[in-house]
Amino acid sequence: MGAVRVVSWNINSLRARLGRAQAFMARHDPDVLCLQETKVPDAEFPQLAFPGLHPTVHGQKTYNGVAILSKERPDEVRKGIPGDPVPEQTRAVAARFDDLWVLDLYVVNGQAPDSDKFAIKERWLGALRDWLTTEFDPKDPVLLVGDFNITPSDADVHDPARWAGKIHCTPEERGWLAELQAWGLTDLHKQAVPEPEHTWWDYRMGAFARGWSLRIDLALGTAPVADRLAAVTVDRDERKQGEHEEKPSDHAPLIVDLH
DNA sequence: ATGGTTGGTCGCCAA
Repeated sequence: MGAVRVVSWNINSLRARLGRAQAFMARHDPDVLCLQETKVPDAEFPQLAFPGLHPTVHGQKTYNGVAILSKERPDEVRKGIPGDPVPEQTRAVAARFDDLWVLDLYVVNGQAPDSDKFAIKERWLGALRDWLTTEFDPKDPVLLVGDFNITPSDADVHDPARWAGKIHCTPEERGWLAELQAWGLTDLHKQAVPEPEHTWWDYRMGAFARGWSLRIDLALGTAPVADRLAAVTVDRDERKQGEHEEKPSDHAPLIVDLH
């Protein structure tokens, strides 16, 4: 397989942002578009809006939902992860293109460190790690992209003091991510640039204009993927109000280019 | 920066 562009974008409702998604495709022409928080059941997926693209969807009403839109038809597909503590939540879909596995993930948010959802976040990431360990090999090309809802380090937080101990920024979450990476995954954005751009801005308090940002959307790759890495960029314009259309998602797309 | 914006739906529900 030659050069591949894979994009990860938490779109926060595909139906609310169909026009943006189409404009994004025209602008960036990704080979593989991984969406999170599509919030649409599979039977209602608007595949007619993406002519010529193959939809690999795993969605539900109202919450969650992931989808992979690809120029090539996948050779193999997986929906959900084994041992998922919340299997009713559609948070993972994977597709293999030749020898490259692309895992599109919407990690449990976790809400707050003292909430039940925080414990579920740990268990969900544990199930993901077990899945990698049992069904994949770090010697093969495996690319994980998505909304991880974890900042890998304080460099990924606009104001580390203000976020200390808060959801997305706790030592526990960073430890779970490190355990995942210990299987054999490189943070491709960090490999590509010394100071990776952030990807998420809260809708509230004018956070985008004030630069209150986090890097929680990640691309992690095994060594064969890291060896093929050409570039990782963030389409920050996509987060701007009125830059393309009104009503941006609160996440900007992460663009991963492989040789 | 500890309030309040957004989407889908009518759950104050999740983010």
